[in-house]
Amino acid sequence: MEPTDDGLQTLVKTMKALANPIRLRIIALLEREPKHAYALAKELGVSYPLAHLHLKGLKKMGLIEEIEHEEREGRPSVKTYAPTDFEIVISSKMIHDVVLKEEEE
Amino acid sequence: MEPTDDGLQTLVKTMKALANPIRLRIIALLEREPKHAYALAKELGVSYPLAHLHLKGLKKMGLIEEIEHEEREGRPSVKTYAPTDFEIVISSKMIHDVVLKEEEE
DNA sequence: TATATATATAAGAAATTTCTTATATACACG
DNA sequence: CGTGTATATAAGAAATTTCTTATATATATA
Repeated sequence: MEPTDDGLQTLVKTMKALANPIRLRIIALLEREPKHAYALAKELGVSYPLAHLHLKGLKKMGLIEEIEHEEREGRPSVKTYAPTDFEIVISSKMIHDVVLKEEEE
Repeated sequence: MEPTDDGLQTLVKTMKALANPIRLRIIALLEREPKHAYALAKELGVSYPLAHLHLKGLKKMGLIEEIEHEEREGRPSVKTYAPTDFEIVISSKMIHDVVLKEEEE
């Protein structure tokens, strides 16, 4: 009953998630130091809703995640993001395996 | 005088070139066996102009190339394509290096 | 209480990408 | 000479992605 999560679709979605300069800059900044959406938007020089949109897209594909942060008393509950520990190795062989494996079922 | 080919832009373009199911299927099929545009279009079940368009995009980013083929007398001069020997390793560390290295110049 | 920080989302505009259709050329085969 | 193979490209339509603006909520601070 799973929504036929084939490798081709997932790979395309992952590539799409990464095919944007703002998204790459988000990952780069979070790699330097985890931070929350509002601070990120200011650093990037983009509106908060746009930053939020891109963060949602990255999170959906598992490229970033919300991490625990020091819940200091009194302070508002902010969501701190950090990149996940992904490593995607793309080669024609890998694409071949991902794309054509399915047809053998 | 080069058109400021920064790493961020190149990485985005490469991701965009790969963020499409037809392009991934093209690479997969060419990995199995190099072939020309017309044959590829038929195998993929798409129009020739569309296949040609995607081939152009992949070639532009150096993901596929025209290879030598047996120039048999009398036969028309066809262009045979094959994937190049690329290997792209994407991690948050790599993105950080590519995106934030430029700012230190 | 106004301003700054912080989150979330929807609606629509703007920009880009993807795809179709049409056009043009050329060779080989029946 | 029409059909199939083969290439190339342009124009415009269709679809998708990206971005802005607006709305709503909540806390802290000056």
